[in-house]
Amino acid sequence: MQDPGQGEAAEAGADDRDVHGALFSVGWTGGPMNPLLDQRSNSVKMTFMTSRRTDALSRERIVEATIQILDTAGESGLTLRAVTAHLATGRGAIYHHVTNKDELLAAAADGVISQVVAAAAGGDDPRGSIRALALGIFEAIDARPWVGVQLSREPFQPAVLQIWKAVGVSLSALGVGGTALADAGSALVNYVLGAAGQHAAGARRAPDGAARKEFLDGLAAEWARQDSDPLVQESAALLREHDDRAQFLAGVNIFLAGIFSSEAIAAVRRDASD
Amino acid sequence: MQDPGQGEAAEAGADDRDVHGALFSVGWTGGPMNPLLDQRSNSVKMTFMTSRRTDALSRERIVEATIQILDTAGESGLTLRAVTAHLATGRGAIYHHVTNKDELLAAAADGVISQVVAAAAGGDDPRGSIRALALGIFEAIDARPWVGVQLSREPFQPAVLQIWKAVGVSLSALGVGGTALADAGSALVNYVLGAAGQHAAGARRAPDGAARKEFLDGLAAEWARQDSDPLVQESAALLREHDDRAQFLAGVNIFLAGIFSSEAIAAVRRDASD
DNA sequence: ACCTGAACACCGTTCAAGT
DNA sequence: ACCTGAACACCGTTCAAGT
Repeated sequence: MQDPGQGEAAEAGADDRDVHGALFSVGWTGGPMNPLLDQRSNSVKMTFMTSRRTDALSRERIVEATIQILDTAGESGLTLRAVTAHLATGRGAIYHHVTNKDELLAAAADGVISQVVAAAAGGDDPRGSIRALALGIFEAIDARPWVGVQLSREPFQPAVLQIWKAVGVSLSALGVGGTALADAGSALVNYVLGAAGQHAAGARRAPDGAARKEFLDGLAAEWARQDSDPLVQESAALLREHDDRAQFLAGVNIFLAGIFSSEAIAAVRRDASD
Repeated sequence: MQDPGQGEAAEAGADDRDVHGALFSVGWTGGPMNPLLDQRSNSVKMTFMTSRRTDALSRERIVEATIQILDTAGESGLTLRAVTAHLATGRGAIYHHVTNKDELLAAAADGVISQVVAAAAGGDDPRGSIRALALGIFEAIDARPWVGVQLSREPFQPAVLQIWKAVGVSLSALGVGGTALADAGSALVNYVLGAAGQHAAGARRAPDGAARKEFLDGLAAEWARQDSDPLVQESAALLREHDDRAQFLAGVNIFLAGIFSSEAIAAVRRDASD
């Protein structure tokens, strides 16, 4: 796959400079769950604002550039060379602000997830909050497949911790606590992250509606051809017309029902005995 | 991280030759769900067995070597150079049997999952089969973290299709069909794959019990330090002593309860009205 | 302190040349 | 047909040298 315009020579021009911050729309919240971003906070202190380049290199600018590159060129397009070209700086400069490429990816995913979590927070309906969070994550991944890949790769990265906490708050508000909360939270988070990874790979392979339709048709045909089992035949037919988003939300509902099933049954028993 | 003995020069000796097939214990089943392995099946036809090297290169031997390397050196240790050194052959030879490295990884994961699926199949208790399958996958990933990473990366690889089918058969035996089956199957498979990816990353980072304990303690302490929210404090305490396997199985049970919760409630209603 | 860019130690994949 | 191994076009990361 050739990728004209991504070469280093093509990026060496200075025309990328004035674009940053205009195209980039992710607002960095930085809260306490975001340890990768809340350093430097007191670096303004007593320093005179001697006229340095207004666009001096910083962790934020590097992460912004990373997200831009991931959005336009995909995960395979994210190279340290692309980042330095985008920022018109030298190779090693990045390593003064970030320890390695993995941290760059984790910080980029955290920036996206911060927004999703913030948007889904609040409200007086914890179940609704959980559904909103899950759907927000799904849609973020649909728009940026690289986020899904990154989320499903590393359990203790900031973005995943944010998701854990948001889920924990909602479940806690629903009266779940202790080990039950850990079990329920783990079930929901693992489901969401699993769907994230799988959907991301699908979205990357067949991004738009037409290509996706064609891809699913081809896959369904191959399934049907490979295995005459009626179950496989039926699954192939379902695959062709299934809606990823609806299926994802159905899964969230299954887990919510499972978490509260014993309660629901107890409630019915109570009603019946009255 | 230095890795003595993995260099090309060190591997150039022929002493790897007679080992293959003795150390390697994964039995290839090859069934119809395994399209990557069931070619060549009629290549024996009329050919005279002219005395070639008894260990001639083949797709199977390449995949065996791949699994051995992944098991001993991890995912980062799997390089085409390591594979060719292991097989004492030239770089390009691999490409006569396999199209690229991704296919190699997919085939290796499929080999491992084939065994797990076969071991969990059968029996007259579909719920038990689902639990056995899920636990088998968990344990395979615990022993070989690279399998978890690979499973959560690509939705339509042979190993994942095998899991889908096994789950579909069990759910179908439980009377779930149509869209409900697709929704339930997707929920369960995504949960298992999500847990797979997360657990794999954890297992890779802290493989044995002692390192794991230390890692979790450190992480819990960091959580507790970063956020004074009582919920986070409690989660940190739970994290320190949580059992990954028990939590994983609790998730499977939540899922099963979720699928049958409406049925269970209906049953209680029926009982109550009798 | 921050930045530069050449250099290092790797990769996956290809392909002319061999048998 | 199958295999070889040099060559190609990349990587992430380091580090002496600059400002």
